[in-house]
Amino acid sequence: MSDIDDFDLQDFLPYLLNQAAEASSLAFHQIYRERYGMLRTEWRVLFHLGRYGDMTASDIATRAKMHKTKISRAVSALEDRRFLTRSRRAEDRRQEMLSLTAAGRVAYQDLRGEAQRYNAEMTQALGVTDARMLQAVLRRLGGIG
Amino acid sequence: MSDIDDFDLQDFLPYLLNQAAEASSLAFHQIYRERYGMLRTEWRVLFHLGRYGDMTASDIATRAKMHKTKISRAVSALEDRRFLTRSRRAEDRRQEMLSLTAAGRVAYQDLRGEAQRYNAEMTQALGVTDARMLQAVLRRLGGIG
DNA sequence: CCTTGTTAGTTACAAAATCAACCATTACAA
DNA sequence: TTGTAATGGTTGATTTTGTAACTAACAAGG
Repeated sequence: MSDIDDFDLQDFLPYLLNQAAEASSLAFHQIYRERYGMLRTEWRVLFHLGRYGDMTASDIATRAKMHKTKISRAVSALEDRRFLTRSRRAEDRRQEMLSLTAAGRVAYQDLRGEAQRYNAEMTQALGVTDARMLQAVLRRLGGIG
Repeated sequence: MSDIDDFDLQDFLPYLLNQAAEASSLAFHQIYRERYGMLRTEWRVLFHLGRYGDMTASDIATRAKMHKTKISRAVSALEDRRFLTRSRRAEDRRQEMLSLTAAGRVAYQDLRGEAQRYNAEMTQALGVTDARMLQAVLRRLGGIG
């Protein structure tokens, strides 16, 4: 190679983001997996319903930018474990409204608490200033803010 | 729910990291996929060999923190497409040294260029200061730096 | 030499994600 | 009112990943 090759993987933002995402998800992943046998998609659906109230599968798809087949399967799994129920909407019988059961709400509260705790630890480890900055930048990147 | 529920998904760092990682990988993913039919693991193996020179599969595993089965499959795929060759090492006949072919080096140069360009765009979009800060924080999180 | 343990890499099987095709229902225009 | 398209959601086939068990080669102690 004739040119100076100074571009490193550690400079490549998508790579860094993926590594950090993977590393940071790992420990929390263990929690909802071992405690409730949940997959990430299932945890996300649970969180959306717990945090933002009853909604349809496509509402979740829009909010979480998850593909509808993932949601469909996550909803089935959560229903099988009695964490949520569905009911067809009278206004439009294609849609079904999803609601957490009592057990689902308990799981949500529990996991939300763990998430908060986990987040607080990460924030502490990074330092509050850096953590806030990171959040702000990530929101921009994810097209969230 | 009796308590004030003010913890949002958009505050949860692992979630933000995943969203940002996914969003930022997407466009680049299209490039190596459509141009060379590569998967992410294959692109990473290619990059390591192109950037750091010949090495064995387990060298890559250590550097990239990828599981050895992923690498095994990526190496086979790259070999099938004639992007690399293997040769058993005389010193230790369990190991095989991986080297890019001419075609592999061409693909590497091409994709590295795209990666640099892509990274520059992201950096510009974020603003140089924020981008540098982001890099630094992500390296800490990924346990890289 | 033989056993026992370790490392490099592959393979087989299960779990999960992706993609396309598919119903049922609604919307809407001819 | 009927034909066509669009939407909400599910299912099945294919691809990709993850997990374990496996082979081959080396290492070291007896």
